[in-house]
Amino acid sequence: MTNAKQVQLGKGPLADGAAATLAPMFAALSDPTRLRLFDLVRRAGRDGICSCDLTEPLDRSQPTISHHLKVLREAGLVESRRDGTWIWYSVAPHALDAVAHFIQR
Amino acid sequence: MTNAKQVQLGKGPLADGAAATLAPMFAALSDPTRLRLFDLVRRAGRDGICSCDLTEPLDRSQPTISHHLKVLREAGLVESRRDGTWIWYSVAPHALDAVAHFIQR
DNA sequence: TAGATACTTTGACAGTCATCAATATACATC
DNA sequence: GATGTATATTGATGACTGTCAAAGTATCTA
Repeated sequence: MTNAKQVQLGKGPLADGAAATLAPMFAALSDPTRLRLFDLVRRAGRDGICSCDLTEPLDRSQPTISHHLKVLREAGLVESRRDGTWIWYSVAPHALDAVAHFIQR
Repeated sequence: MTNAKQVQLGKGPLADGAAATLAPMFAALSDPTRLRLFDLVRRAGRDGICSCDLTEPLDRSQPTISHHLKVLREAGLVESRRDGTWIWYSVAPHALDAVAHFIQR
């Protein structure tokens, strides 16, 4: 399941709805810690990376990392999959498509 | 003059400094009103658009638009140039380069 | 210099956010 | 079931944000 939303980027001015969908994606990347977090997940490729390996390099408490991962997940940027006690995070397919499209439009 | 900062995107994990520079750019685009504002400015092309033509389509007070334009300017995304009583806004050259680079990295 | 127009700044307010400690939940192993 | 480890949630706190009305600044014109 993905939270990614369809964004209609036509030729006219950015519509209210499209802006309302795009803005949270930018917001998800608007915090330095979360940006580095997303980068770490993305670097991990298809397999993803265990949440347990994300706390230390970012120098934040475990609840804070958990919170940021939730924000990224709800923005549709990352996915999670449980493996026993661990949870693996990976980049959601087409995660940044809408953002990239807006930027290059 | 431009507030755009140099962002070093090497092969390693996103550095602290790069994240600190990128995040405000994403933050500048993280509000729906500001996103539409930026879009309107971008559509205006080289000539730019008068601030006075931005208040009405966004349905916000004039001080609010002024505030958002300041945020976009300080993020290095738009530039302003005075022409008598009017002020014209246009997209800063290479405004989104760092963001685009990050997204496609 | 007086008035008008375009824009910015200030001050206030309600809402959101990043962060952590403490607590809770989920899973594995014994 | 009890214990240990991994992750999530809760609650609190200080900081920041979007918004507007009111007041201030800048520029033009008469």
